[in-house]
Amino acid sequence: MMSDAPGGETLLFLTDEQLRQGIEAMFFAYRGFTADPDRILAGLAYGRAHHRAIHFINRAPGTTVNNLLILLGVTKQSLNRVLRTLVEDGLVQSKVGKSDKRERHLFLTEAGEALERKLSDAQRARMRAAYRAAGPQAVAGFRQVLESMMDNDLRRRYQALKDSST
Amino acid sequence: MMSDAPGGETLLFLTDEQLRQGIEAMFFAYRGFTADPDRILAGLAYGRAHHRAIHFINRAPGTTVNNLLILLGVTKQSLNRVLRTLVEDGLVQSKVGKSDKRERHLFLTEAGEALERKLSDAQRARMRAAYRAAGPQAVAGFRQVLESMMDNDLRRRYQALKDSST
DNA sequence: ATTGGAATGTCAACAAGACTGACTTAAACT
DNA sequence: AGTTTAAGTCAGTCTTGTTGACATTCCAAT
Repeated sequence: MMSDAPGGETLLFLTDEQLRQGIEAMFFAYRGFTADPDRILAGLAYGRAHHRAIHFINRAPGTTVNNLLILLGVTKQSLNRVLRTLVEDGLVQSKVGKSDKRERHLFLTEAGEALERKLSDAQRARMRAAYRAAGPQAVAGFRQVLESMMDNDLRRRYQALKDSST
Repeated sequence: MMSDAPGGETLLFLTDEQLRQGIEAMFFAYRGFTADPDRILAGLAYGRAHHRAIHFINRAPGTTVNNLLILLGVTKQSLNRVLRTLVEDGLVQSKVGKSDKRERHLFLTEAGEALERKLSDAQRARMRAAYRAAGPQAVAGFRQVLESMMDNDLRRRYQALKDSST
Protein backbone atom coordinates (compact mmCIF):
# COMPACT_ATOMS: atom_id res chain seq x y z
CA MET A 1 0.00 0.00 0.00
CA MET A 2 0.96 3.58 -0.63
CA SER A 3 1.22 5.98 2.27
CA ASP A 4 1.02 9.67 1.52
CA ALA A 5 2.87 12.89 2.14
CA PRO A 6 6.33 11.74 3.22
CA GLY A 7 7.78 15.01 1.88
CA GLY A 8 4.74 17.18 2.40
CA GLU A 9 3.45 16.12 -1.03
CA THR A 10 0.67 13.64 -1.71
CA LEU A 11 1.74 10.55 -3.64
CA LEU A 12 -1.66 9.57 -4.93
CA PHE A 13 -0.30 9.65 -8.47
CA LEU A 14 1.89 6.66 -7.59
CA THR A 15 -0.90 4.25 -6.64
CA ASP A 16 -0.98 0.90 -8.43
CA GLU A 17 -4.21 1.93 -10.15
CA GLN A 18 -2.66 5.13 -11.49
CA LEU A 19 0.36 3.21 -12.73
CA ARG A 20 -1.86 0.64 -14.37
CA GLN A 21 -3.73 3.35 -16.21
CA GLY A 22 -0.43 4.79 -17.37
CA ILE A 23 0.62 1.39 -18.67
CA GLU A 24 -2.60 1.02 -20.63
CA ALA A 25 -2.35 4.57 -21.96
CA MET A 26 1.13 3.77 -23.19
CA PHE A 27 -0.10 0.63 -24.92
CA PHE A 28 -3.05 2.27 -26.67
CA ALA A 29 -1.15 5.41 -27.56
CA TYR A 30 1.65 3.43 -29.17
CA ARG A 31 -0.92 1.81 -31.44
CA GLY A 32 -2.00 5.25 -32.61
CA PHE A 33 1.60 6.34 -32.87
CA THR A 34 2.44 3.66 -35.45
CA ALA A 35 -0.92 3.46 -37.20
CA ASP A 36 -0.40 6.11 -39.89
CA PRO A 37 3.05 5.08 -41.13
CA ASP A 38 1.94 1.44 -41.02
CA ARG A 39 -0.91 2.24 -43.36
CA ILE A 40 1.47 3.85 -45.85
CA LEU A 41 3.99 1.01 -45.62
CA ALA A 42 1.34 -1.63 -46.15
CA GLY A 43 0.91 -0.37 -49.70
CA LEU A 44 4.61 -0.68 -50.46
CA ALA A 45 6.47 -3.90 -49.73
CA TYR A 46 7.88 -2.52 -46.47
CA GLY A 47 7.20 -2.87 -42.77
CA ARG A 48 7.88 -1.07 -39.54
CA ALA A 49 11.48 -2.24 -39.52
CA HIS A 50 12.14 -0.41 -42.77
CA HIS A 51 10.54 2.72 -41.39
CA ARG A 52 12.77 2.69 -38.34
CA ALA A 53 15.92 2.21 -40.39
CA ILE A 54 14.95 5.03 -42.74
CA HIS A 55 14.10 7.30 -39.84
CA PHE A 56 17.45 6.98 -38.12
CA ILE A 57 19.51 7.09 -41.29
CA ASN A 58 17.78 10.36 -42.09
CA ARG A 59 18.34 11.56 -38.58
CA ALA A 60 22.03 10.70 -38.45
CA PRO A 61 23.28 10.58 -42.06
CA GLY A 62 26.52 8.69 -42.46
CA THR A 63 25.86 6.54 -39.40
CA THR A 64 27.51 3.12 -39.36
CA VAL A 65 25.69 -0.18 -39.41
CA ASN A 66 26.91 -0.94 -35.94
CA ASN A 67 25.59 2.31 -34.51
CA LEU A 68 22.28 1.81 -36.23
CA LEU A 69 21.70 -1.67 -34.89
CA ILE A 70 22.31 -0.51 -31.35
CA LEU A 71 19.83 2.34 -31.82
CA LEU A 72 17.26 -0.06 -33.21
CA GLY A 73 17.96 -2.83 -30.74
CA VAL A 74 18.17 -5.65 -33.27
CA THR A 75 20.85 -8.06 -34.47
CA LYS A 76 23.00 -7.28 -37.48
CA GLN A 77 21.42 -10.16 -39.38
CA SER A 78 17.98 -8.74 -38.85
CA LEU A 79 19.02 -5.24 -39.79
CA ASN A 80 21.00 -6.51 -42.76
CA ARG A 81 17.97 -8.03 -44.39
CA VAL A 82 16.08 -4.77 -44.14
CA LEU A 83 19.05 -2.72 -45.25
CA ARG A 84 19.70 -4.96 -48.24
CA THR A 85 16.21 -4.46 -49.65
CA LEU A 86 16.47 -0.72 -49.09
CA VAL A 87 19.80 -0.59 -50.92
CA GLU A 88 18.50 -2.80 -53.73
CA ASP A 89 15.47 -0.56 -54.13
CA GLY A 90 17.67 2.50 -54.28
CA LEU A 91 16.42 4.17 -51.11
CA VAL A 92 19.64 3.84 -49.12
CA GLN A 93 23.24 4.20 -50.18
CA SER A 94 26.05 2.46 -48.32
CA LYS A 95 29.53 3.99 -48.62
CA VAL A 96 32.75 2.40 -47.46
CA GLY A 97 34.39 4.40 -44.68
CA LYS A 98 37.41 6.58 -45.46
CA SER A 99 39.40 6.30 -42.25
CA ASP A 100 38.14 2.80 -41.47
CA LYS A 101 37.25 0.89 -44.59
CA ARG A 102 35.51 -1.85 -42.65
CA GLU A 103 32.74 0.50 -41.76
CA ARG A 104 29.82 1.29 -44.04
CA HIS A 105 28.29 4.73 -43.78
CA LEU A 106 24.60 4.91 -44.58
CA PHE A 107 22.78 7.67 -46.43
CA LEU A 108 19.34 8.15 -47.90
CA THR A 109 19.08 8.66 -51.64
CA GLU A 110 16.62 11.22 -52.97
CA ALA A 111 14.00 8.50 -53.27
CA GLY A 112 14.77 7.49 -49.69
CA GLU A 113 14.36 11.02 -48.49
CA ALA A 114 11.06 11.28 -50.31
CA LEU A 115 9.70 8.20 -48.53
CA GLU A 116 11.08 9.39 -45.22
CA ARG A 117 9.25 12.68 -45.65
CA LYS A 118 6.03 10.94 -46.51
CA LEU A 119 6.23 8.68 -43.46
CA SER A 120 7.30 11.27 -40.95
CA ASP A 121 4.80 13.81 -42.23
CA ALA A 122 2.06 11.36 -41.38
CA GLN A 123 3.51 10.56 -37.98
CA ARG A 124 4.18 14.18 -37.13
CA ALA A 125 0.66 15.18 -38.10
CA ARG A 126 -0.76 12.96 -35.38
CA MET A 127 1.90 14.06 -32.92
CA ARG A 128 1.21 17.69 -33.69
CA ALA A 129 -2.52 17.24 -33.14
CA ALA A 130 -1.88 15.55 -29.81
CA TYR A 131 0.61 18.22 -28.73
CA ARG A 132 -1.73 21.01 -29.73
CA ALA A 133 -4.65 19.45 -27.89
CA ALA A 134 -2.63 18.91 -24.72
CA GLY A 135 -0.67 22.17 -24.64
CA PRO A 136 2.98 23.05 -24.02
CA GLN A 137 3.05 22.27 -20.33
CA ALA A 138 1.59 18.80 -20.85
CA VAL A 139 4.12 18.20 -23.61
CA ALA A 140 6.98 19.07 -21.30
CA GLY A 141 5.66 16.55 -18.78
CA PHE A 142 5.16 13.95 -21.49
CA ARG A 143 8.78 14.25 -22.58
CA GLN A 144 10.03 14.16 -19.03
CA VAL A 145 8.22 10.94 -18.16
CA LEU A 146 9.27 9.25 -21.41
CA GLU A 147 12.91 10.08 -20.78
CA SER A 148 12.72 8.69 -17.28
CA MET A 149 11.26 5.50 -18.67
CA MET A 150 14.19 4.75 -21.01
CA ASP A 151 17.08 2.45 -20.21
CA ASN A 152 20.21 4.38 -19.28
CA ASP A 153 22.25 3.66 -22.39
CA LEU A 154 19.33 4.42 -24.70
CA ARG A 155 18.68 7.67 -22.88
CA ARG A 156 22.26 8.66 -23.54
CA ARG A 157 21.90 7.86 -27.23
CA TYR A 158 18.63 9.72 -27.37
CA GLN A 159 20.23 12.79 -25.80
CA ALA A 160 23.09 12.58 -28.29
CA LEU A 161 20.61 12.58 -31.18
CA LYS A 162 18.79 15.55 -29.70
CA ASP A 163 21.99 17.55 -29.21
CA SER A 164 23.29 16.74 -32.68
CA SER A 165 20.37 18.56 -34.28
CA THR A 166 20.47 21.90 -32.47
CA MET B 1 7.10 27.08 -41.23
CA MET B 2 5.66 27.81 -37.85
CA SER B 3 4.60 31.34 -36.95
CA ASP B 4 4.25 32.18 -33.30
CA ALA B 5 1.83 33.71 -30.86
CA PRO B 6 -1.51 33.42 -32.69
CA GLY B 7 -3.32 33.28 -29.37
CA GLY B 8 -0.77 35.17 -27.33
CA GLU B 9 1.10 31.88 -26.81
CA THR B 10 4.29 30.80 -28.52
CA LEU B 11 4.03 27.60 -30.54
CA LEU B 12 7.69 26.69 -30.47
CA PHE B 13 6.78 23.30 -29.00
CA LEU B 14 5.11 22.42 -32.30
CA THR B 15 8.16 22.74 -34.54
CA ASP B 16 9.07 19.75 -36.68
CA GLU B 17 12.22 19.26 -34.62
CA GLN B 18 10.28 19.16 -31.36
CA LEU B 19 7.84 16.68 -32.86
CA ARG B 20 10.67 14.53 -34.13
CA GLN B 21 12.20 14.43 -30.69
CA GLY B 22 8.85 13.41 -29.29
CA ILE B 23 8.62 10.60 -31.82
CA GLU B 24 12.04 9.30 -30.89
CA ALA B 25 11.31 9.61 -27.18
CA MET B 26 8.20 7.53 -27.73
CA PHE B 27 10.20 4.87 -29.58
CA PHE B 28 12.97 4.58 -27.00
CA ALA B 29 10.63 4.78 -24.04
CA TYR B 30 8.46 1.99 -25.40
CA ARG B 31 11.53 -0.22 -25.49
CA GLY B 32 12.08 0.44 -21.79
CA PHE B 33 8.40 -0.02 -21.14
CA THR B 34 8.39 -3.61 -22.42
CA ALA B 35 11.92 -4.60 -21.41
CA ASP B 36 11.23 -5.93 -17.91
CA PRO B 37 8.20 -8.12 -18.65
CA ASP B 38 9.96 -9.38 -21.79
CA ARG B 39 12.86 -10.56 -19.68
CA ILE B 40 10.53 -12.51 -17.40
CA LEU B 41 8.58 -14.00 -20.29
CA ALA B 42 11.73 -15.11 -22.10
CA GLY B 43 12.33 -17.63 -19.32
CA LEU B 44 8.86 -19.12 -19.66
CA ALA B 45 7.55 -20.21 -23.05
CA TYR B 46 5.54 -17.03 -23.47
CA GLY B 47 5.83 -13.78 -25.36
CA ARG B 48 4.47 -10.27 -25.36
CA ALA B 49 1.19 -11.47 -26.83
CA HIS B 50 0.54 -13.66 -23.78
CA HIS B 51 1.36 -10.77 -21.49
CA ARG B 52 -1.15 -8.51 -23.19
CA ALA B 53 -3.90 -11.13 -23.03
CA ILE B 54 -3.22 -11.80 -19.36
CA HIS B 55 -3.15 -8.10 -18.58
CA PHE B 56 -6.56 -7.37 -20.04
CA ILE B 57 -8.23 -10.52 -18.73
CA ASN B 58 -7.06 -9.47 -15.29
CA ARG B 59 -8.25 -5.96 -15.90
CA ALA B 60 -11.68 -6.94 -17.17
CA PRO B 61 -12.46 -10.38 -15.75
CA GLY B 62 -15.23 -12.18 -17.60
CA THR B 63 -14.54 -10.32 -20.82
CA THR B 64 -15.52 -12.11 -24.01
CA VAL B 65 -13.12 -13.23 -26.71
CA ASN B 66 -14.58 -10.71 -29.12
CA ASN B 67 -14.08 -7.80 -26.75
CA LEU B 68 -10.54 -8.89 -26.01
CA LEU B 69 -9.47 -9.09 -29.62
CA ILE B 70 -10.73 -5.59 -30.28
CA LEU B 71 -8.81 -4.29 -27.25
CA LEU B 72 -5.66 -6.02 -28.44
CA GLY B 73 -6.13 -5.14 -32.08
CA VAL B 74 -5.47 -8.62 -33.45
CA THR B 75 -7.46 -11.23 -35.36
CA LYS B 76 -9.28 -14.03 -33.58
CA GLN B 77 -6.92 -16.59 -35.14
CA SER B 78 -3.96 -14.80 -33.63
CA LEU B 79 -5.59 -14.39 -30.24
CA ASN B 80 -6.86 -17.94 -30.28
CA ARG B 81 -3.40 -19.42 -30.49
CA VAL B 82 -2.28 -17.47 -27.46
CA LEU B 83 -5.46 -18.15 -25.53
CA ARG B 84 -5.31 -21.88 -26.23
CA THR B 85 -1.86 -22.24 -24.69
CA LEU B 86 -2.90 -20.17 -21.68
CA VAL B 87 -5.95 -22.37 -21.11
CA GLU B 88 -3.95 -25.56 -21.63
CA ASP B 89 -1.37 -24.37 -19.12
CA GLY B 90 -4.07 -23.58 -16.60
CA LEU B 91 -3.55 -19.83 -16.43
CA VAL B 92 -6.85 -18.84 -18.00
CA GLN B 93 -10.31 -20.30 -17.60
CA SER B 94 -12.96 -19.99 -20.28
CA LYS B 95 -16.60 -20.22 -19.18
CA VAL B 96 -19.63 -20.53 -21.43
CA GLY B 97 -21.91 -17.50 -21.14
CA LYS B 98 -25.15 -17.79 -19.14
CA SER B 99 -27.43 -15.49 -21.05
CA ASP B 100 -25.69 -16.07 -24.38
CA LYS B 101 -24.14 -19.51 -24.62
CA ARG B 102 -22.17 -18.65 -27.73
CA GLU B 103 -19.93 -16.35 -25.74
CA ARG B 104 -16.93 -17.46 -23.71
CA HIS B 105 -16.08 -15.42 -20.65
CA LEU B 106 -12.43 -15.33 -19.71
CA PHE B 107 -10.94 -15.40 -16.22
CA LEU B 108 -7.48 -15.83 -14.74
CA THR B 109 -6.91 -18.84 -12.52
CA GLU B 110 -4.83 -18.46 -9.38
CA ALA B 111 -1.73 -19.39 -11.35
CA GLY B 112 -2.71 -16.84 -13.97
CA GLU B 113 -3.12 -14.16 -11.35
CA ALA B 114 0.28 -15.03 -9.92
CA LEU B 115 1.98 -14.56 -13.29
CA GLU B 116 0.01 -11.38 -13.90
CA ARG B 117 1.24 -9.99 -10.61
CA LYS B 118 4.82 -10.92 -11.38
CA LEU B 119 4.70 -9.23 -14.78
CA SER B 120 2.87 -6.11 -13.76
CA ASP B 121 4.98 -5.68 -10.65
CA ALA B 122 8.02 -5.46 -12.89
CA GLN B 123 6.36 -3.08 -15.30
CA ARG B 124 4.91 -0.92 -12.58
CA ALA B 125 8.27 -0.67 -10.85
CA ARG B 126 9.76 1.05 -13.87
CA MET B 127 6.67 3.19 -14.33
CA ARG B 128 6.74 4.18 -10.68
CA ALA B 129 10.39 5.18 -10.88
CA ALA B 130 9.70 7.28 -13.96
CA TYR B 131 6.63 8.89 -12.38
CA ARG B 132 8.51 9.64 -9.18
CA ALA B 133 11.43 11.15 -11.04
CA ALA B 134 9.18 13.35 -13.19
CA GLY B 135 6.65 14.43 -10.58
CA PRO B 136 2.85 14.64 -10.51
CA GLN B 137 2.49 17.56 -12.87
CA ALA B 138 4.64 15.91 -15.53
CA VAL B 139 2.62 12.73 -15.12
CA ALA B 140 -0.62 14.61 -15.73
CA GLY B 141 0.86 16.01 -18.94
CA PHE B 142 2.15 12.60 -19.95
CA ARG B 143 -1.30 11.08 -19.61
CA GLN B 144 -2.92 13.96 -21.45
CA VAL B 145 -0.65 13.69 -24.50
CA LEU B 146 -0.97 9.90 -24.65
CA GLU B 147 -4.75 10.11 -24.61
CA SER B 148 -4.71 12.66 -27.41
CA MET B 149 -2.52 10.34 -29.44
CA MET B 150 -4.96 7.41 -29.40
CA ASP B 151 -7.43 6.58 -32.13
CA ASN B 152 -10.94 7.63 -31.21
CA ASP B 153 -12.44 4.20 -30.68
CA LEU B 154 -9.48 3.03 -28.61
CA ARG B 155 -9.67 6.14 -26.48
CA ARG B 156 -13.28 5.30 -25.73
CA ARG B 157 -12.34 1.77 -24.73
CA TYR B 158 -9.49 3.06 -22.63
CA GLN B 159 -11.81 5.45 -20.82
CA ALA B 160 -14.26 2.64 -20.21
CA LEU B 161 -11.53 0.53 -18.62
CA LYS B 162 -10.49 3.45 -16.44
CA ASP B 163 -14.02 4.15 -15.29
CA SER B 164 -14.74 0.48 -14.57
CA SER B 165 -12.04 0.40 -11.89
CA THR B 166 -12.99 3.40 -9.76
C1' DA C 1 55.45 -9.38 -40.02
C1' DT C 2 52.41 -12.24 -38.10
C1' DT C 3 48.73 -12.82 -35.17
C1' DG C 4 44.55 -11.61 -32.87
C1' DG C 5 40.47 -9.19 -32.62
C1' DA C 6 36.84 -6.14 -34.46
C1' DA C 7 33.42 -4.67 -38.04
C1' DT C 8 30.84 -6.18 -41.60
C1' DG C 9 28.42 -9.28 -44.39
C1' DT C 10 26.33 -13.76 -45.80
C1' DC C 11 24.03 -18.32 -45.52
C1' DA C 12 20.89 -21.31 -43.25
C1' DA C 13 17.51 -22.68 -40.09
C1' DC C 14 14.08 -21.43 -37.09
C1' DA C 15 10.27 -19.21 -34.04
C1' DA C 16 6.90 -15.77 -32.58
C1' DG C 17 3.30 -13.37 -33.89
C1' DA C 18 0.83 -11.24 -36.97
C1' DC C 19 -2.19 -11.82 -41.43
C1' DT C 20 -5.95 -13.84 -44.97
C1' DG C 21 -9.28 -17.10 -46.47
C1' DA C 22 -12.33 -20.89 -45.91
C1' DC C 23 -15.08 -23.62 -43.10
C1' DT C 24 -17.64 -25.65 -38.85
C1' DT C 25 -20.44 -25.52 -34.86
C1' DA C 26 -23.67 -23.71 -31.92
C1' DA C 27 -26.74 -20.33 -30.43
C1' DA C 28 -29.60 -16.51 -31.03
C1' DC C 29 -32.34 -13.40 -33.47
C1' DT C 30 -36.15 -12.28 -36.82
C1' DA D 1 -36.81 -21.58 -41.40
C1' DG D 2 -33.29 -18.74 -42.54
C1' DT D 3 -29.80 -15.43 -41.25
C1' DT D 4 -26.55 -13.58 -38.35
C1' DT D 5 -23.27 -13.79 -34.67
C1' DA D 6 -19.48 -15.82 -31.53
C1' DA D 7 -16.12 -18.79 -31.28
C1' DG D 8 -12.96 -22.04 -32.87
C1' DT D 9 -10.10 -24.42 -36.39
C1' DC D 10 -7.10 -25.49 -40.45
C1' DA D 11 -3.92 -24.09 -43.81
C1' DG D 12 -0.81 -21.02 -45.79
C1' DT D 13 1.84 -16.66 -45.84
C1' DC D 14 4.60 -12.61 -44.25
C1' DT D 15 7.51 -9.75 -41.30
C1' DT D 16 10.65 -9.48 -38.01
C1' DG D 17 13.16 -11.18 -34.91
C1' DT D 18 16.54 -15.01 -33.17
C1' DT D 19 21.20 -18.44 -33.29
C1' DG D 20 25.05 -20.37 -35.20
C1' DA D 21 28.66 -20.80 -38.50
C1' DC D 22 31.74 -18.79 -41.53
C1' DA D 23 34.37 -15.36 -44.83
C1' DT D 24 36.38 -11.00 -45.57
C1' DT D 25 38.74 -7.05 -44.52
C1' DC D 26 41.33 -4.26 -41.87
C1' DC D 27 43.47 -2.31 -37.57
C1' DA D 28 46.55 -2.80 -33.88
C1' DA D 29 49.60 -4.87 -30.87
C1' DT D 30 53.11 -8.03 -29.98
